[in-house]
Amino acid sequence: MGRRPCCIKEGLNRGAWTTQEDKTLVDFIKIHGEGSWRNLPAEAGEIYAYKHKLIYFKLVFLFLPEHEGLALKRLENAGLKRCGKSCRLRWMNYLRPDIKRGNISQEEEELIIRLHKLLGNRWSLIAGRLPGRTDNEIKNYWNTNLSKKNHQYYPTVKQIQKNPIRYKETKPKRKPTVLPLRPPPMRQMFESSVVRTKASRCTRTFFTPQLQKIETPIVNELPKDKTPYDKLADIDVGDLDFSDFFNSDFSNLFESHNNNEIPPSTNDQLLLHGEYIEEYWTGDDCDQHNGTALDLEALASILDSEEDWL
DNA sequence: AAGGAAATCAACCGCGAACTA
DNA sequence: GTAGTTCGCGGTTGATTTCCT
Repeated sequence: MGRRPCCIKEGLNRGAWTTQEDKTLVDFIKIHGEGSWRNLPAEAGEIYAYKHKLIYFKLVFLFLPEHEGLALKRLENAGLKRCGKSCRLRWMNYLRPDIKRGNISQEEEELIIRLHKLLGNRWSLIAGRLPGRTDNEIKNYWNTNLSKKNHQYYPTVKQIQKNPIRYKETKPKRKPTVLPLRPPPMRQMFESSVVRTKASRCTRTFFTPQLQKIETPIVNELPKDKTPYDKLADIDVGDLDFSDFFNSDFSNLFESHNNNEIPPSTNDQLLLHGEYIEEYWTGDDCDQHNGTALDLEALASILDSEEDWL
Protein backbone atom coordinates (compact mmCIF):
# COMPACT_ATOMS: atom_id res chain seq x y z
CA MET A 1 0.00 0.00 0.00
CA GLY A 2 1.31 3.40 -0.89
CA ARG A 3 2.17 6.01 1.59
CA ARG A 4 -0.71 8.16 2.68
CA PRO A 5 -0.09 11.82 1.95
CA CYS A 6 0.32 14.04 5.00
CA CYS A 7 -2.75 15.97 3.93
CA ILE A 8 -5.05 16.60 1.02
CA LYS A 9 -3.33 19.42 -0.78
CA GLU A 10 -6.27 20.56 -2.86
CA GLY A 11 -7.91 23.69 -1.54
CA LEU A 12 -5.17 24.36 0.98
CA ASN A 13 -3.27 27.60 1.26
CA ARG A 14 0.38 27.60 0.45
CA GLY A 15 3.22 30.07 0.68
CA ALA A 16 3.54 32.90 3.13
CA TRP A 17 1.27 32.90 6.17
CA THR A 18 -1.14 35.75 6.75
CA THR A 19 -1.55 37.52 10.08
CA GLN A 20 -5.00 36.00 10.44
CA GLU A 21 -3.69 32.49 9.87
CA ASP A 22 -1.00 33.08 12.47
CA LYS A 23 -3.59 34.30 14.94
CA THR A 24 -5.83 31.30 14.32
CA LEU A 25 -2.97 28.93 14.88
CA VAL A 26 -1.75 30.67 18.03
CA ASP A 27 -5.29 30.75 19.46
CA PHE A 28 -5.65 27.05 18.90
CA ILE A 29 -2.33 26.11 20.42
CA LYS A 30 -2.95 28.35 23.43
CA ILE A 31 -6.04 26.28 24.19
CA HIS A 32 -4.94 22.80 23.16
CA GLY A 33 -1.20 22.88 23.28
CA GLU A 34 1.15 21.52 20.67
CA GLY A 35 0.77 18.21 18.90
CA SER A 36 -1.80 16.40 16.76
CA TRP A 37 -0.66 18.52 13.86
CA ARG A 38 -2.46 16.44 11.33
CA ASN A 39 -5.90 17.20 12.76
CA LEU A 40 -5.07 20.73 13.82
CA PRO A 41 -6.19 22.73 10.77
CA ALA A 42 -9.77 21.49 10.82
CA GLU A 43 -10.16 21.88 14.58
CA ALA A 44 -8.50 25.29 14.58
CA GLY A 45 -10.87 26.31 11.83
CA GLU A 46 -13.84 25.31 13.99
CA ILE A 47 -12.59 27.35 16.92
CA TYR A 48 -11.97 30.33 14.69
CA ALA A 49 -15.43 29.98 13.20
CA TYR A 50 -17.02 29.63 16.64
CA LYS A 51 -15.31 32.72 18.02
CA HIS A 52 -16.30 34.74 15.03
CA LYS A 53 -19.83 33.39 15.08
CA LEU A 54 -20.26 34.93 18.53
CA ILE A 55 -18.77 38.20 17.41
CA TYR A 56 -20.81 38.05 14.26
CA PHE A 57 -24.13 37.54 16.06
CA LYS A 58 -23.38 40.49 18.33
CA LEU A 59 -22.55 42.62 15.35
CA VAL A 60 -25.53 41.46 13.36
CA PHE A 61 -27.86 42.07 16.26
CA LEU A 62 -26.53 45.52 17.03
CA PHE A 63 -25.21 47.02 13.84
CA LEU A 64 -25.01 45.03 10.69
CA PRO A 65 -28.20 43.15 9.85
CA GLU A 66 -27.96 44.19 6.22
CA HIS A 67 -24.59 42.44 5.81
CA GLU A 68 -25.75 39.11 7.12
CA GLY A 69 -25.23 37.26 3.88
CA LEU A 70 -21.73 38.53 3.41
CA ALA A 71 -20.75 37.83 6.99
CA LEU A 72 -22.15 34.31 6.87
CA LYS A 73 -20.21 33.63 3.75
CA ARG A 74 -17.03 34.78 5.52
CA LEU A 75 -17.90 32.54 8.44
CA GLU A 76 -18.22 29.54 6.18
CA ASN A 77 -14.80 30.18 4.81
CA ALA A 78 -13.22 30.84 8.17
CA GLY A 79 -10.70 28.17 8.98
CA LEU A 80 -7.06 27.27 8.74
CA LYS A 81 -6.64 25.89 5.26
CA ARG A 82 -3.18 24.66 5.90
CA CYS A 83 -1.52 21.29 5.94
CA GLY A 84 -0.78 20.05 9.48
CA LYS A 85 2.86 19.90 8.64
CA SER A 86 2.81 23.50 7.57
CA CYS A 87 1.14 24.44 10.88
CA ARG A 88 3.79 22.66 12.86
CA LEU A 89 6.57 24.33 10.91
CA ARG A 90 5.03 27.76 11.30
CA TRP A 91 4.64 27.28 15.03
CA MET A 92 8.05 25.78 15.64
CA ASN A 93 10.00 28.22 13.51
CA TYR A 94 8.10 31.43 13.88
CA LEU A 95 5.18 31.66 16.28
CA ARG A 96 6.50 30.02 19.43
CA PRO A 97 6.71 32.64 22.17
CA ASP A 98 10.22 31.70 23.28
CA ILE A 99 11.79 32.23 19.89
CA LYS A 100 14.71 34.61 19.55
CA ARG A 101 15.00 35.97 16.07
CA GLY A 102 17.88 37.52 14.16
CA ASN A 103 21.12 39.01 15.51
CA ILE A 104 23.04 35.85 16.18
CA SER A 105 25.70 36.88 18.66
CA GLN A 106 29.41 36.16 18.41
CA GLU A 107 29.09 33.65 21.25
CA GLU A 108 26.24 31.88 19.52
CA GLU A 109 28.13 31.80 16.26
CA GLU A 110 31.17 30.27 17.91
CA LEU A 111 28.98 27.69 19.58
CA ILE A 112 27.30 26.83 16.27
CA ILE A 113 30.70 26.31 14.66
CA ARG A 114 31.88 24.08 17.49
CA LEU A 115 28.68 22.09 17.56
CA HIS A 116 28.66 21.68 13.80
CA LYS A 117 32.17 20.34 13.97
CA LEU A 118 31.03 17.83 16.51
CA LEU A 119 27.60 16.95 15.16
CA GLY A 120 27.67 17.77 11.47
CA ASN A 121 24.37 18.86 9.93
CA ARG A 122 22.31 17.81 12.91
CA TRP A 123 20.50 21.10 13.05
CA SER A 124 17.91 20.18 15.61
CA LEU A 125 20.58 18.97 18.02
CA ILE A 126 22.57 22.12 17.48
CA ALA A 127 19.47 24.24 17.96
CA GLY A 128 18.82 22.39 21.19
CA ARG A 129 21.99 23.92 22.60
CA LEU A 130 21.00 27.44 21.60
CA PRO A 131 17.94 28.54 23.57
CA GLY A 132 15.39 30.36 21.46
CA ARG A 133 16.97 29.40 18.16
CA THR A 134 15.33 27.07 15.68
CA ASP A 135 16.93 24.40 13.57
CA ASN A 136 15.75 26.17 10.43
CA GLU A 137 17.32 29.44 11.49
CA ILE A 138 20.61 27.81 12.34
CA LYS A 139 20.59 25.83 9.13
CA ASN A 140 19.96 28.99 7.12
CA TYR A 141 22.57 30.90 9.08
CA TRP A 142 25.09 28.17 8.48
CA ASN A 143 24.35 27.92 4.79
CA THR A 144 24.48 31.66 4.21
CA ASN A 145 27.29 32.64 6.55
CA LEU A 146 29.30 30.01 8.33
CA SER A 147 29.70 27.43 5.59
CA LYS A 148 31.57 30.08 3.61
CA LYS A 149 33.81 30.82 6.54
CA ASN A 150 34.59 27.17 6.96
CA HIS A 151 35.12 26.28 3.34
CA GLN A 152 36.86 29.36 2.04
CA TYR A 153 40.23 30.24 3.38
CA TYR A 154 43.06 32.49 2.54
CA PRO A 155 45.82 30.48 0.89
CA THR A 156 49.29 30.73 2.32
CA VAL A 157 52.15 32.31 0.39
CA LYS A 158 53.58 28.83 -0.01
CA GLN A 159 50.36 27.54 -1.56
CA ILE A 160 50.14 30.48 -3.94
CA GLN A 161 53.75 29.96 -5.01
CA LYS A 162 53.07 26.30 -5.55
CA ASN A 163 49.95 26.81 -7.65
CA PRO A 164 49.75 30.41 -8.86
CA ILE A 165 47.05 29.70 -11.43
CA ARG A 166 44.69 28.22 -8.87
CA TYR A 167 45.10 31.13 -6.50
CA LYS A 168 45.18 33.81 -9.18
CA GLU A 169 43.49 36.89 -7.80
CA THR A 170 40.10 37.48 -9.34
CA LYS A 171 37.88 40.41 -8.70
CA PRO A 172 34.68 39.25 -7.03
CA LYS A 173 31.46 40.20 -8.79
CA ARG A 174 30.00 41.36 -5.59
CA LYS A 175 31.45 42.45 -2.29
CA PRO A 176 31.24 39.43 0.01
CA THR A 177 28.95 39.98 2.94
CA VAL A 178 30.86 37.51 5.06
CA LEU A 179 34.60 37.66 5.27
CA PRO A 180 36.18 34.24 5.04
CA LEU A 181 38.42 33.18 7.89
CA ARG A 182 41.81 31.61 7.72
CA PRO A 183 41.11 28.22 9.25
CA PRO A 184 43.46 26.49 11.62
CA PRO A 185 45.76 24.10 9.76
CA MET A 186 43.93 20.92 10.61
CA ARG A 187 40.46 22.22 9.97
CA GLN A 188 40.04 21.16 6.40
CA MET A 189 41.65 17.81 6.97
CA PHE A 190 39.05 17.00 9.54
CA GLU A 191 36.20 18.84 7.91
CA SER A 192 35.60 15.92 5.64
CA SER A 193 35.94 13.40 8.40
CA VAL A 194 32.99 14.52 10.45
CA VAL A 195 30.77 11.50 10.62
CA ARG A 196 27.43 12.37 9.06
CA THR A 197 25.29 9.51 10.13
CA LYS A 198 21.53 9.68 10.15
CA ALA A 199 19.98 10.80 13.36
CA SER A 200 18.28 8.18 15.42
CA ARG A 201 16.82 8.16 18.86
CA CYS A 202 19.03 6.55 21.42
CA THR A 203 18.10 6.21 25.04
CA ARG A 204 21.11 4.30 26.26
CA THR A 205 24.63 4.23 25.15
CA PHE A 206 27.92 2.82 26.31
CA PHE A 207 31.16 4.29 27.43
CA THR A 208 34.34 2.80 28.67
CA PRO A 209 35.02 2.58 32.40
CA GLN A 210 37.77 5.13 31.79
CA LEU A 211 35.04 7.65 31.19
CA GLN A 212 34.13 7.63 34.83
CA LYS A 213 37.75 7.83 35.89
CA ILE A 214 38.97 10.67 33.70
CA GLU A 215 35.64 11.94 32.38
CA THR A 216 36.71 11.33 28.81
CA PRO A 217 35.63 8.39 26.62
CA ILE A 218 38.77 6.87 25.21
CA VAL A 219 37.96 3.66 23.45
CA ASN A 220 41.53 3.32 22.23
CA GLU A 221 42.75 2.65 25.74
CA LEU A 222 40.97 -0.66 25.82
CA PRO A 223 43.19 -3.73 25.91
CA LYS A 224 43.69 -5.10 22.42
CA ASP A 225 42.45 -8.57 23.33
CA LYS A 226 39.13 -7.13 24.40
CA THR A 227 36.43 -5.81 22.17
CA PRO A 228 35.10 -2.46 23.30
CA TYR A 229 31.80 -4.10 24.06
CA ASP A 230 33.42 -6.37 26.65
CA LYS A 231 34.55 -3.45 28.70
CA LEU A 232 31.66 -1.10 28.29
CA ALA A 233 29.50 0.19 31.05
CA ASP A 234 26.12 1.53 30.14
CA ILE A 235 24.97 4.91 31.33
CA ASP A 236 21.94 7.00 30.66
CA VAL A 237 22.47 9.46 27.84
CA GLY A 238 20.17 11.83 29.61
CA ASP A 239 22.87 12.43 32.20
CA LEU A 240 25.25 13.79 29.62
CA ASP A 241 25.63 17.33 28.53
CA PHE A 242 27.66 18.23 25.46
CA SER A 243 29.09 21.22 27.21
CA ASP A 244 30.76 18.80 29.58
CA PHE A 245 32.61 17.37 26.64
CA PHE A 246 33.57 20.75 25.35
CA ASN A 247 34.85 21.77 28.74
CA SER A 248 36.70 18.54 29.37
CA ASP A 249 40.44 18.32 29.59
CA PHE A 250 41.50 16.27 26.59
CA SER A 251 45.18 16.76 27.11
CA ASN A 252 45.81 13.11 27.95
CA LEU A 253 44.07 11.75 24.87
CA PHE A 254 47.10 10.07 23.33
CA GLU A 255 49.18 9.37 26.36
CA SER A 256 48.75 5.65 26.46
CA HIS A 257 49.21 4.84 22.80
CA ASN A 258 52.52 3.09 22.70
CA ASN A 259 54.17 6.19 24.13
CA ASN A 260 53.43 7.89 20.87
CA GLU A 261 53.64 11.51 21.90
CA ILE A 262 51.40 13.37 19.52
CA PRO A 263 50.30 16.78 20.68
CA PRO A 264 47.20 17.68 18.70
CA SER A 265 45.40 20.91 19.42
CA THR A 266 42.30 21.00 21.57
CA ASN A 267 40.06 21.56 18.57
CA ASP A 268 41.39 18.50 16.83
CA GLN A 269 40.89 16.41 19.92
CA LEU A 270 37.34 17.59 20.21
CA LEU A 271 36.70 16.66 16.65
CA LEU A 272 38.14 13.23 17.16
CA HIS A 273 35.88 12.80 20.10
CA GLY A 274 33.08 14.05 17.93
CA GLU A 275 33.60 11.15 15.58
CA TYR A 276 33.75 8.78 18.44
CA ILE A 277 30.70 10.08 20.20
CA GLU A 278 28.77 10.24 16.96
CA GLU A 279 29.39 6.59 16.28
CA TYR A 280 28.12 5.67 19.68
CA TRP A 281 25.14 7.91 19.76
CA THR A 282 23.71 7.17 16.39
CA GLY A 283 24.52 3.56 15.68
CA ASP A 284 21.81 1.45 14.11
CA ASP A 285 21.32 -0.42 17.32
CA CYS A 286 22.33 1.34 20.46
CA ASP A 287 22.24 -1.85 22.48
CA GLN A 288 25.10 -3.15 20.39
CA HIS A 289 28.45 -1.51 20.06
CA ASN A 290 28.71 -0.12 16.56
CA GLY A 291 31.48 2.33 17.23
CA THR A 292 34.92 1.88 15.81
CA ALA A 293 38.09 2.91 17.47
CA LEU A 294 40.04 5.62 15.74
CA ASP A 295 42.69 4.40 13.42
CA LEU A 296 45.77 5.78 15.13
CA GLU A 297 48.09 5.07 12.25
CA ALA A 298 45.84 7.01 9.92
CA LEU A 299 45.69 9.75 12.49
CA ALA A 300 49.45 9.89 12.78
CA SER A 301 49.79 10.18 9.02
CA ILE A 302 47.29 13.02 9.00
CA LEU A 303 49.19 14.78 11.75
CA ASP A 304 52.43 14.25 9.86
CA SER A 305 50.93 15.82 6.79
CA GLU A 306 49.93 18.85 8.79
CA GLU A 307 53.15 20.51 7.75
CA ASP A 308 51.64 20.96 4.31
CA TRP A 309 49.09 23.25 5.81
CA LEU A 310 51.51 25.46 7.68
C1' DA B 1 17.05 54.62 -12.69
C1' DA B 2 16.93 50.00 -14.49
C1' DG B 3 18.09 45.44 -14.94
C1' DG B 4 20.34 41.49 -13.51
C1' DA B 5 22.97 38.80 -10.17
C1' DA B 6 23.50 37.31 -5.62
C1' DA B 7 21.94 36.73 -0.97
C1' DT B 8 18.48 35.63 2.29
C1' DC B 9 15.18 32.91 4.64
C1' DA B 10 10.37 31.13 5.07
C1' DA B 11 8.23 27.33 3.48
C1' DC B 12 7.91 22.92 1.14
C1' DC B 13 9.08 18.06 0.36
C1' DG B 14 10.40 13.36 1.08
C1' DC B 15 12.34 10.16 4.11
C1' DG B 16 12.67 7.36 8.03
C1' DA B 17 12.03 6.50 13.01
C1' DA B 18 8.61 6.11 16.43
C1' DC B 19 4.20 5.08 17.62
C1' DT B 20 -0.28 2.64 17.51
C1' DA B 21 -3.81 -0.65 16.65
C1' DG C 1 4.99 -9.25 14.24
C1' DT C 2 3.05 -6.18 10.96
C1' DA C 3 0.90 -2.54 8.51
C1' DG C 4 -0.65 1.99 8.76
C1' DT C 5 -0.07 6.61 10.75
C1' DT C 6 2.25 10.52 12.80
C1' DC C 7 6.01 13.32 13.72
C1' DG C 8 10.45 15.38 13.24
C1' DC C 9 14.40 16.07 10.55
C1' DG C 10 17.47 17.74 6.88
C1' DG C 11 17.78 19.06 2.06
C1' DT C 12 15.90 21.99 -1.28
C1' DT C 13 13.13 25.55 -3.46
C1' DG C 14 11.57 29.88 -4.73
C1' DA C 15 9.84 34.54 -3.59
C1' DT C 16 11.67 38.59 -1.96
C1' DT C 17 15.30 41.75 -0.86
C1' DT C 18 19.75 43.70 -1.49
C1' DC C 19 23.56 44.97 -4.06
C1' DC C 20 26.27 46.02 -8.13
C1' DT C 21 27.11 47.65 -12.77
